[in-house]
Amino acid sequence: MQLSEQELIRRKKLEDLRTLGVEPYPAALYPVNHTSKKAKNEYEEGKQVIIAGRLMSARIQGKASFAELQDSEGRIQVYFNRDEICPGDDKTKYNDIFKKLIDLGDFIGIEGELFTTQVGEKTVMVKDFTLLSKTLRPLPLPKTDADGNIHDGFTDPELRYRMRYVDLVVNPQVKDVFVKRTKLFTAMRNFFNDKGYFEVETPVLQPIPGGAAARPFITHHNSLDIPLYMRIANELYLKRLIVGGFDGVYEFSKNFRNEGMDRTHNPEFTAMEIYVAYKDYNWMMEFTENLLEYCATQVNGTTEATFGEHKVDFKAPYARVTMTDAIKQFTGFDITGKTEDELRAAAVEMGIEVDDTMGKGKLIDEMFGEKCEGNFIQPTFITDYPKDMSPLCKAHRDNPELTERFELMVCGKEIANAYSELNDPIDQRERFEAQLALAARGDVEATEFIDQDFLRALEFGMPPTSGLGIGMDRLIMFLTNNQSIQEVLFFPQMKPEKKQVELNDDEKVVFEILKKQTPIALPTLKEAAGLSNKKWDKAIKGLTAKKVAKVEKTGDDLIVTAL
RNA sequence: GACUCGGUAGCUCAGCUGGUAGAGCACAACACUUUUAAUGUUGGGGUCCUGGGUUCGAACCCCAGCCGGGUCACCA
Repeated sequence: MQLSEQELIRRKKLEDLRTLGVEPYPAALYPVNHTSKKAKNEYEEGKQVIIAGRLMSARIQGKASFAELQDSEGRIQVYFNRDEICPGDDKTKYNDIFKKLIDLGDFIGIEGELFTTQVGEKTVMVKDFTLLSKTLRPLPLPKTDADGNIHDGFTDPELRYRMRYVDLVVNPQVKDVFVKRTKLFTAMRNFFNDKGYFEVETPVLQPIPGGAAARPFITHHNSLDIPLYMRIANELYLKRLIVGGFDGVYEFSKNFRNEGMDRTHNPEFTAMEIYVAYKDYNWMMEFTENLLEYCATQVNGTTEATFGEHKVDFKAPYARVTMTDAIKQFTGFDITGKTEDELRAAAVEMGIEVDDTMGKGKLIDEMFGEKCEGNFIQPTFITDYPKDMSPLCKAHRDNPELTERFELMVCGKEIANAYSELNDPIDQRERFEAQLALAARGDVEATEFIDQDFLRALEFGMPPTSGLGIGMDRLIMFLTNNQSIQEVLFFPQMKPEKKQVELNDDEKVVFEILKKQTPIALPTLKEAAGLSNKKWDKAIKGLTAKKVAKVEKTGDDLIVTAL
């Protein structure tokens, strides 16, 4: 491994510390009794405190130094005075250990007493300090000046996401986002638990991926020798639990979808789904607006939130607009009672791309998505979706073409989706079959599996139920004013970092040829390389061992492929 | 997937018309006992993303690739 100059220096300091009898990674606990925040909030002149954290800045002025210690709750200034730390003749601990061998980023423990400096900063006068863990890599060190400007920020998104641990250390505002994320989950959980609803867990590995239309990840179970799918939704399992007699069940569900990645889509994401028996979607709308008002207040202390250029207010109640009215409002077209052909013609007139795989529901959905969706900035319930795009939703009590469904739109984006759940098992079977027909017609979004066990469960009877799903990542984006999902996930999915592989000279020769033409027949490659038999054999075996090339037998031919 | 912008020191970035690779922070050395983006002096540090090509000469121009950002498409 190639080490930078600074890394070599820090490794050398490890040795020097051990020579002086200082263990850089001590085993014993350190008896911390204050955090930086507690020391400042419960400040008393002369109070003895024991704190620990990373040393994040140092202003050395000869025999005295000011430094900043950062712990989980922030930073506090610490004052190192040579004669306080080294009351006797031996000044090694200050002169050598502190000034030379401790680096920015190191974890140290400090015993000292509180005082206030001449410039009014609450500070810990260090009486003794202990190295708790040495850091071998230099941290990026953003600095904030008197005007609040950040210099030398650690801002490159790639580095920040790949090394989130560093991001969290040096960018306090990043930590705040994740604190809020956890507050949101806690708030939602409390809201549900207070009402007596029951948090459950359902399978992530599913034999049939149901409850949504999305491409799943496929895996394989060895001893059962069957394919299993990572869940794309947990809806069908939660409804089975309503069949089983729970009045209300919810789950924070990590879902996995094998689709494109961008700033609003990560392959794994978190949804919250809740199902409540004996309710309908009207009840659920009221429940949802109360829930979000509560959550926004718990997270931000206010119902108002800023998202980009928009100010939104999560205070209940929210506007309710039917999909028909929304389309009428923004396009002037009334979808009521129209045939598929009439809808298609209207869509074309609106400048929407259509094709023959689109059914009525899809056409209406496109009209809404293209012309209406973006206009709903304040939280708005869009209700009564077309039947053939909602296969798990009960038909509307007043209009059999529609369903009792709503989505909650905020800043033109969907953050929640809810139904009066379909509990007629015969209707449900027909809807699944209609989806199969759509899939056969070429609609890649239509569900192509029928979950027979779910239908069997419904045949045992499910009470009237309303269900709600909330995209937790989207919601926290709104509550923390982040435009990108990567900012609200600790570890967003990234392409793996390419590891540098060391090749010897013969291997390089072969690999260069292989890169220009891959795959290539093995004899051709061997001839082109011009190596002796022995060298050739070593080189090609070296390349396959380092997993930069592979050799495959196709019939009688050996084929070499660069990886 | 398309378009577009970027990849230079540990971090943030500059680098002119193709002509010996730069700054600030960080690091090392010295000075400095109430500073706070501490300060002053001195010094070290580079696979200019990778591989080809053009050229007397490439961080810079051309081609291919890798990684990332943004926009769009896709994604109930």
